[in-house]
Amino acid sequence: MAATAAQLCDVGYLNMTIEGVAARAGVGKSTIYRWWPSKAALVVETLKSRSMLSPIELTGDSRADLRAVIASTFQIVTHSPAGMILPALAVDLIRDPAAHEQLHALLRPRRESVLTVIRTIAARGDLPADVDAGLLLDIYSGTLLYRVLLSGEPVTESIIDQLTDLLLSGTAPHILLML
Amino acid sequence: MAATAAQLCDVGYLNMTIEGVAARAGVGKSTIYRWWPSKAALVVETLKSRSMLSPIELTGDSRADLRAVIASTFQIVTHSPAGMILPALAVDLIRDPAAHEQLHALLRPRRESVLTVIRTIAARGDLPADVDAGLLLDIYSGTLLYRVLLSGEPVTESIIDQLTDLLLSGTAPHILLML
Amino acid sequence: MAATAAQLCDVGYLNMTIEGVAARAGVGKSTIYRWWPSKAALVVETLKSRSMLSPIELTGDSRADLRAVIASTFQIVTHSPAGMILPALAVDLIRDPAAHEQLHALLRPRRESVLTVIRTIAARGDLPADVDAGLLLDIYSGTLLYRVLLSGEPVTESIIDQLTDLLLSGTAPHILLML
Amino acid sequence: MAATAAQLCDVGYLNMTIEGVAARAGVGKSTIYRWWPSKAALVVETLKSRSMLSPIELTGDSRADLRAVIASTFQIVTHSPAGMILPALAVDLIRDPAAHEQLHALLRPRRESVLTVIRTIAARGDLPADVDAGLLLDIYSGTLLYRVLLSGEPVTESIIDQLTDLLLSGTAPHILLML
DNA sequence: CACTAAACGAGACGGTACGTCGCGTCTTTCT
DNA sequence: AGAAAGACGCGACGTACCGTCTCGTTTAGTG
Repeated sequence: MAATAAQLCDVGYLNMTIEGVAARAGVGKSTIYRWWPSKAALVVETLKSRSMLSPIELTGDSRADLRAVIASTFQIVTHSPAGMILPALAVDLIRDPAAHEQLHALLRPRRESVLTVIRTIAARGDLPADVDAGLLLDIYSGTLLYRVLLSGEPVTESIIDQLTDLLLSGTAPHILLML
Repeated sequence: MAATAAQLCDVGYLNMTIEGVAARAGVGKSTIYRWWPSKAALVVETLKSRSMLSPIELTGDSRADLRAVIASTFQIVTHSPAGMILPALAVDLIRDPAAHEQLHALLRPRRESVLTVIRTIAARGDLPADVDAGLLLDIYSGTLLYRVLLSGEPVTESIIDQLTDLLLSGTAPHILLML
Repeated sequence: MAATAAQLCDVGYLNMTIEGVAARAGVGKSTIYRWWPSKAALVVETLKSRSMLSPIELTGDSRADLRAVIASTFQIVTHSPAGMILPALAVDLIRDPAAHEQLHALLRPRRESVLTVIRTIAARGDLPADVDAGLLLDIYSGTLLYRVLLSGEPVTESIIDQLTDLLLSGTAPHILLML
Repeated sequence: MAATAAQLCDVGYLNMTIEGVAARAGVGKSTIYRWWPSKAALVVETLKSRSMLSPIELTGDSRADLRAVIASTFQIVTHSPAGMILPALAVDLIRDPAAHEQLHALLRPRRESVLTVIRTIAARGDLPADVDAGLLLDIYSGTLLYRVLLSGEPVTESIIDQLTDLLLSGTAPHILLML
């Protein structure tokens, strides 16, 4: 069931249809409504089940570790369905704080594990001890999201290094010359 | 006409209805369809007409100038209808590159004027001469957007200063103690 | 449902509206479209349900019997809603032989019972044994229909007797002096 | 102009559209509305202009003359566009006596010339002197119309002779054996 | 000959109804 | 009993024409 919901996410969140999911699952609509109050709840639960839980492995090289985290988010935003589904979902839920909270809960595990990585890097002394890990996460994630949605700039992998530099070395974003 | 479309944006982009707009404008549906091919096009044009064109005034104090720019985006994202409409629109258009480009065109004037501010600051020597102004813009805008949509963190004004510090001084985001 | 369709036939077939029927029935439009593919089909079925099934009672007096049949058609054509609806329907269906056939099927029971009356009269010897009952029916029905639709002549009850005479006695239609 | 209206009658009266006529004539809609108050009026006038005015030539053979008249109506009803347009028009106008009258006026010339034929036949003594020519006309016309619209019987040329016999000889309609 | 006024083409306008789609609820049917 | 199937009331979709209404632009006719 949740499986077919995910399947349907290949038509995009906005074009996804509860009737479509039901048909694809060989199931009555009422069965879906019995379990989930809304399309958003169904999608949230579906995403929760097949979460992006590749645990992050630390190498000891702080730059490499942070870069890996950012690169992973880059991949999700630019190349995975979730990169399009999550913002759509968030936008759909803006007016419903309760559902919005559920969405955050869904993202929390991933968020926590990234925060841990950042704090580990800070503990190594490669970031300030009092680093605001949450903000740091928001910065690179938000930048990537904004590039895709609204900036109009092409989104290339070079941004991964630019963000890594900015966050790790405090380097303002220089123009990066492509080779 | 465009006026009433904007009016209807107080029910939100997703709940906005072309029939609703037509009714509110005292106009036939066909009149709307004659001029705009889709809801998205109507909204883009509406936003274009009543654009947020408060020109940015430079003070000579680079920190104050950059902070003002960021604060202005903060206001839009958190307190203006456009803060909710633009992401919804972007999400709606993800699958249509042509329309997406129109959206970027809509945002370009504002973007350009901010880029000019950043380059001015760089010219003053308060940012590196080869600063990537576009990326810098994406960073603070994206961070603010992400906070509202997906982060789950409360969004307070303190983030304005944190972002200003990060971008201007290259300071990694420290935890900011509220007073 | 069919009831309200019939009700709406008091605005006439051409002015009847599926939305109007739906509203009057307190029903969604889709419910109507789920059951009938078109306005014509809906009307045909409605007419079928509330058919003019007053069985014809024979008196033994052939002239009286035939006159009663013609008079009944006269009533329908001149004073019942069906008199206006049926031609409108037939005209609407001219281009669709399948639907046209359905219309004939609707009329068939009435037609058959009239044919039986005519054959009974023939069996009594009051009409030729090899009378073409179908043609006879078409003659008086068609004449009445034509009078109402296209002739421009006033349609009075005197025509009933004229047709009866013509068909029964083989009398060419004389001018009938009104008393 | 009237020409193109007639042209459009090859999509049928019901599917004919004033916008379509205007487009086909290379003319603005307003020009049409300037001259005709309604679709029906336009069609009436169009038909009037290209009327079926083949004058009826008498041969002296009453049977042949009457048969020719009936056969001509048979042709119109079964094989000419007018055969479908006129009933549609009449049905459309049922609720508007004034327009209905215009329709009768349109048909009057043809009607009159047929009435003359009938009266001539009567004058020859081949029909009763006090024959109701109008009714006679209505009978054969109506029968033909009814056959096409509502009877469900196949419409063959044999009916021409049957009607001729009935009206001329007072013969009740016998079953006609096809050879 | 120039001027004016009508009729013109074009097509936007406020509407109405169309037939389709998907919603979220409710009922029936079968296992 | 619980799920599949799917009908239901609803309401927005995007389309097609309606009949009305400006708009310039011909195109005569008249002064």
